[in-house]
Amino acid sequence: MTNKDAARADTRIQREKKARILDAALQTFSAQGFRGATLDQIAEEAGMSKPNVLYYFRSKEDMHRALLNQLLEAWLDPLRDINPEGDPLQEILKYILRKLDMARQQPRESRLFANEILQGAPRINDVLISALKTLVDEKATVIRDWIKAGRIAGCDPHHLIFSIWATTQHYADFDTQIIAVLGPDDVENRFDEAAKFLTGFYERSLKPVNN
Amino acid sequence: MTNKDAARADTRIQREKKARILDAALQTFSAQGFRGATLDQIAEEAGMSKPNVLYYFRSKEDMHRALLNQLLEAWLDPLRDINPEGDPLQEILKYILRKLDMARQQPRESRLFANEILQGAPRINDVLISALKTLVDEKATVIRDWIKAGRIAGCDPHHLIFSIWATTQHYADFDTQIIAVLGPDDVENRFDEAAKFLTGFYERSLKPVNN
DNA sequence: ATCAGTGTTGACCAACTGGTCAAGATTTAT
DNA sequence: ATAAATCTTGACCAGTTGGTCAACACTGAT
Repeated sequence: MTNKDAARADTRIQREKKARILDAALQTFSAQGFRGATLDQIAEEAGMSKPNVLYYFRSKEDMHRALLNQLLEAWLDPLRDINPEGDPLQEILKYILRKLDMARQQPRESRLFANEILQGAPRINDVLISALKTLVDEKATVIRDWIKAGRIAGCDPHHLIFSIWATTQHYADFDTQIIAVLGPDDVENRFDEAAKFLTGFYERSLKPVNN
Repeated sequence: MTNKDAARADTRIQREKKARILDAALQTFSAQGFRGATLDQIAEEAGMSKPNVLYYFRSKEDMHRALLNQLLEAWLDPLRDINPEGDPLQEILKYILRKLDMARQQPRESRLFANEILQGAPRINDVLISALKTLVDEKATVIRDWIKAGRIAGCDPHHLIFSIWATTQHYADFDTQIIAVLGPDDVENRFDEAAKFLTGFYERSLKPVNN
């Protein structure tokens, strides 16, 4: 008996094709921006015809929305996992390294997000001011408590989080510049070097003064 | 007697109109990206007709090139001004605050640059691997010498510079997100708070260990 | 085997886009 | 005043783009 509800489960072909299209769309959007990407490019990248792409996603908008929704989940996870009961410095360093790892493993997602924010976040601003703000405020409180308890050095928790976003995502979003500046000799290790640098840097800066 | 050379100086009207067009183009490119911006938008923003815009700049490409050239100059200046003879910590903090001030005063320029790098720097990659790399390497050597002399804490100079770029430009490029997360109460002071945070942060992290 | 549902695409369309052009309006030097 | 040079724009064009559609091909449950 087939599922007759409105939200019928995807068939095998639907799952495979949708995944292939989203991957192609991610590739294209992250490299060209929403407006810069064309359906022809996405179809080409996905290895199918343009009408076929539009059979699975009603519009270019739809693909973009799907990608952003999918992305936002994964994006907030590491922050969500900061454990108020854990060791402050370890929790923050773990968060940094996890964000850096995402920049290494998922640079396309990072660039997609960067593109969206750069354009003024027209499609996700409501998520930013609701879900993201709530989560950040919650973690900022945790950090503020750690500071009050003298377990890490004092600083504005919000701006601490911003600095972590900035320094980690930078390695995905500005990769072209980093490759250009480091030159062929130092390029390969760049993420390991970044991990080393950021670890030492945040360690020194967050170590409580009276310790 | 009028200048009959090939490179005739611009008339008053030419200077004014070119400036107005470049300002409109900066506004549009930084908000929409190169491909997302249209000549109609730029013309509208500049308050003139599209053919009139194209009378002063041969093509959309031309405007973009002009903006990037103009930008790259100002972009490298603060780094260039780091003084090897100055106090290490003061020089670095001065650099940070100057970059942060540029993010505050010239967010459009920062976003234009970010857009270009995000797309893989197709139009300025050669500048990055030549002029920028040379300058960064030179300043990295200065910083390395400071470290060797025990005047600041040890860390990879290149990644230190990357972190400064990241943390400062973040306040321009990701302003939408920052506004969303901070909420109405803390938005107004965000750049002052950022300055305070970054100063304290880099001070603690760069202070030599044995001092 | 069959056939209803699902998947696929070439051909097409209207809107948009970067850019041209000829014809007029304005400025400038004399 | 006037004519050369500069400036301005409506009308236009060819190429691109997101999206549609009718016709055809495939799949899988019976």
